[in-house]
Amino acid sequence: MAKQEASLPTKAEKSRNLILHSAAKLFREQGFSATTLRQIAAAARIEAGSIYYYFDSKEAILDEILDRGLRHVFESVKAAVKGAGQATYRRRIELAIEAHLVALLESSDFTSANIRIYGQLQEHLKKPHRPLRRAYARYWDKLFLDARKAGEIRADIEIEPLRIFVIGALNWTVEWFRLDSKDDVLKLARRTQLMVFDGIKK
Amino acid sequence: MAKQEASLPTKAEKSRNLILHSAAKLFREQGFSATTLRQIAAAARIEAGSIYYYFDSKEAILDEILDRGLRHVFESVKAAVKGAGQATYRRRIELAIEAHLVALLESSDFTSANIRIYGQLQEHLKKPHRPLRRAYARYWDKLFLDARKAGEIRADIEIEPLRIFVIGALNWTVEWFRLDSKDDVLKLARRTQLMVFDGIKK
Amino acid sequence: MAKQEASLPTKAEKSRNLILHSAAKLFREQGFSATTLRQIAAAARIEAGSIYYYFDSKEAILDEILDRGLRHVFESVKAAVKGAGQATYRRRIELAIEAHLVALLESSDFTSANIRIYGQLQEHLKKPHRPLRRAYARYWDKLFLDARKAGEIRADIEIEPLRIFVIGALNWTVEWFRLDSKDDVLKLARRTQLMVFDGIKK
Amino acid sequence: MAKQEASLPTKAEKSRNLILHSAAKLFREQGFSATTLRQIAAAARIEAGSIYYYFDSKEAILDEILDRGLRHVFESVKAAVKGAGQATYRRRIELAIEAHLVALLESSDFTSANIRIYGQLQEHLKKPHRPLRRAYARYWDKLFLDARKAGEIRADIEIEPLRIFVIGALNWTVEWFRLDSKDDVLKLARRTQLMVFDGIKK
DNA sequence: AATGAATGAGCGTTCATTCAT
DNA sequence: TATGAATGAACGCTCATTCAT
Repeated sequence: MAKQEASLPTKAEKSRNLILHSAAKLFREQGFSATTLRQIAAAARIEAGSIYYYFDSKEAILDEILDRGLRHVFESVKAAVKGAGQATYRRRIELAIEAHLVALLESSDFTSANIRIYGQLQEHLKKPHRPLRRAYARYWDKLFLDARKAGEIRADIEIEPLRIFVIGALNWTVEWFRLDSKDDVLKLARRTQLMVFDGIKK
Repeated sequence: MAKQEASLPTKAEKSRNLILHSAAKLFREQGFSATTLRQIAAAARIEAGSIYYYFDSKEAILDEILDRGLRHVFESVKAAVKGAGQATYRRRIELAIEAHLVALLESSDFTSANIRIYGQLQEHLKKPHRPLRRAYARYWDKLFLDARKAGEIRADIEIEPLRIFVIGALNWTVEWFRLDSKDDVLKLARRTQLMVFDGIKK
Repeated sequence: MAKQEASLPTKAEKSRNLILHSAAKLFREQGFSATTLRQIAAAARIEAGSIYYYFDSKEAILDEILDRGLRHVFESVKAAVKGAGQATYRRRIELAIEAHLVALLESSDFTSANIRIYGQLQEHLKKPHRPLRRAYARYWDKLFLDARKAGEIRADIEIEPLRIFVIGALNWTVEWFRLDSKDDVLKLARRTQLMVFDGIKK
Repeated sequence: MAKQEASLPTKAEKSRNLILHSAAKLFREQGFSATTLRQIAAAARIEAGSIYYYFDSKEAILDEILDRGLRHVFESVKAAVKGAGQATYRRRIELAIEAHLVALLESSDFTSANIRIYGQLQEHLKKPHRPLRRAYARYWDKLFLDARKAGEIRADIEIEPLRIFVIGALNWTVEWFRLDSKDDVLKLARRTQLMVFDGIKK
């Protein structure tokens, strides 16, 4: 069976992952250019030179983090929506919101690092990740579009600004949210779903 | 007349301001630590060493930018709300949203730089600006609190998460918005006001 | 045997020492602030950046040089006096003079750098070395005091000015003396002992 | 009369002198290269740029300080010796010692700056002052030589090391002496004369 | 007679990167 | 698999110097 083919992580794989996680955490906290390879190495309890055994450059680490981060939210959201089956579109979008927030605030730092630092990177660092970013945006757009067709969301605002509004509100949480328990994130998700759909008015 | 008494900016004041504006733009685009003094100097068409005639350090430039940026939104928002007189609270908050967005996306880069880079700065760089940040947050909280007391906004979500949701949605625009005309910002503001108050549902 | 247990200096130790010796020579010749790290690096045949693999800062290099320099004279003088056993005090002081001069003018540049540059350093650079300097001064004072108690040196001049006179005459040699052979230093020592004890009068 | 021909110092002359005195003090305390023109300017209560109205360069200031400093001791010593008339050579040398010490420790900082920093200057800065330095050395040598011919000082030590010993002991005082009153310098001079001639032995 | 504004070379230092071991 | 030693380009910053006013 498939399961049996996934071998246990070797020591090398563990080191590689440790470097990635350490780097993601530091990138998220300090940004890409303020983080030094020596800080990453220290966090991963190796020497700076050793990083080059696993990665070609600092940018290669970034690349992998950005990729994993985005892939992770994307897959979480897709899985959540898929799990909703034929629920209402509102329900599906609510689940997408929850999944996006959970990916952003729980799991590893890959996603939050991505959200936080992407905007300030140099062109050539962003470029390879644009296709996936666009695909993720289009995925949400489709969700909203279907909901609108079904008459579940307002038609007087175009899809794009609508999506930006929603995702923006979600992403900004990364600037202030400090993880305490799973409940917190779910509670946050619940409140956010409410505000997104019904607004703040009474 | 009063106007005539405001002296013209001296050459030195112009240079100082040019440095600040150049720096704010670069900080906003690239972040603080990725921006070099030589880049700032080039943008201000002077030599890197000359910056030190006006500022003690790179951090001193940052300090002034952060301060001016936040002060600018804060004053804009206060003025807008004050100008609303005894309007409904919804109207007052709508004006605050518009003022915040205009300050963020138009005028100089001071505000947008502030919003964008603050989160990743080292503790000692954030510290001096915390009091003003808190005051701004409390200002919004008061707005929301009054609106709730007047029965204009929902009571099932606490004020703080509510404020974070709204300001988050506003601030995130800085990540993608590219200025074209004043109309754009005002249009954006109008849509945002709608979604914030009434939500995205039909 | 013990000798065999002293491990050979590693490559790193050699580099470190080479940097220290190069720096000491340059500090002695040009002073601390006139000496650049690039000069030190060139003298040690490495790149300027490499110095930071071994030292935290230019001041850290200075610290170690000052410390080694003073420690070296102090130990030389103590050893010389100890070696004199129960000789007369005049003899002991004569040996101390010789040891001080030899340490200053032969061996490495650590001692001479110390003597030459200490006076012009900023307070915070002098501070850590003051205790040892005081201890060295007190060591000489004791020597003179004992000699006076034994009736071997004049009692009409206080100990401190007396010590300053003697050490001053010794230290000043560093301003003009150029090493040729061991004989020179010993000859110089002999003459100095004579002048110190008997004066220049016939 | 001659007196009337010496006009009062103009404002410019005063400024020039103030710069020189400020610089000499700082050079003496910190060394030449550690002293900045801005420090000198601040001490003279002018702007750094203004120094160039009076001097061509930092080196030009140094040059004048070195020259004035040495000239000052030299003339003081000559005057003192001349004033002794046909006294014994011991007396003449004693007066020279006193004059040298007074010039070094009282009056301005020109002489002490000279003594303290000369040794660490670059070749091209020392060069112009070498002739006068040599002349001063020869003046002392003549004093000692005459004294020896008259049988007043020992013949078993050559003149040069003897002069270096004496001048060294005098010059070193600049490293530790802090001026309080004229008495102090004269008291110091008297003790030094004693030690130089009769030595420290009982 | 003096300054305010600016320069540019060079400083101490950092850091991603290399490579022999 | 990992490191210790070293590099070199570039960083933030300083400073003697210039020059129009």
